Amino acid sequence: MPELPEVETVKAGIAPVMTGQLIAKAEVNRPDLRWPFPENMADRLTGRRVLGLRRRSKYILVDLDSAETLLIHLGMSGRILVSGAAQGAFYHPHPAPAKHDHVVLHMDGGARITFNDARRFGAMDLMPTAAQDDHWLIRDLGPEPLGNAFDETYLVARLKGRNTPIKSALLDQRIVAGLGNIYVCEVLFRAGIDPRRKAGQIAARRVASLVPLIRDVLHEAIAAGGSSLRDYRQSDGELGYFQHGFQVYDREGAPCVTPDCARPISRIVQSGRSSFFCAQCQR
DNA sequence: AAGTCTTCCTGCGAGC
DNA sequence: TGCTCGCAGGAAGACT
Repeated sequence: MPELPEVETVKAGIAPVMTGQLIAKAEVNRPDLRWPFPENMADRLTGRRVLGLRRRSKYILVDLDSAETLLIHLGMSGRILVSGAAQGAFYHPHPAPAKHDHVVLHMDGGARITFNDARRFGAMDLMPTAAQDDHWLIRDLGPEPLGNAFDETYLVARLKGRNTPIKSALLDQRIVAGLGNIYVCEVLFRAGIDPRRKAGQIAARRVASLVPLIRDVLHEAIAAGGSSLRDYRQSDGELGYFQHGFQVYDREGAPCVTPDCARPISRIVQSGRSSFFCAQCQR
């Protein structure tokens, strides 16, 4: 899926065309994505005004004037495209309906918000805005990596005694919410930590060094508009650029970027996910 | 309890 | 050109 930077980019793209606007019609073209849609979802969206949009972890939260919040998760292949509205200097006309356009929100100003998800690992749900923290997909999430609650003290304490590889620990959304496979690989390279190291056996000062590096990588990726791989696009259809900044992700066999290293980047599988790293620079 | 594996889907590129 | 295979940004739930 789009990870935190991609979700943030999508949210930023759709917020200007949704905030304050009425959803004139919600077109729901199938009964489910990963899970069934909430009961009467189309009716509960139609006629509602959008109060604002937020992001929590990899979820986009759309607050409605019905005291309900629409939760959107992009899964691995979910895209949200805006059409019929100006975005920056560009106007994007409505495209022809495409395969896997599962939900289309027709805004009263003429804009359309189209949710397309080939693999259907994404999700949508509605919940009372006041009880959003209790939602089963939200309640167990760890702190936001760009927020104040995520700091060196927290991470050191949270990883203490953990027997799982640091790679798996950073992918655990209960520990820190929003990181995915790409950015964890990049962060561990920057930190010089081998992804196979047991989380609880890394010196505290090295664990602490991860915190600013995580923030740096995410900020850089957000500034670049996210990373475009396979399915992901920004909401205006443009590509993000951070993939050009990958130092290890998807670079198996290519030379390490560290000056005077040039060792081929390794790929291993950890808990079913590819880990890319430099066996020379990461210990 | 904690850690790991399997599974949900479709699409695409590599290799033959 | 057309097949089969492996792999893909997530993460819940079933295992061990």
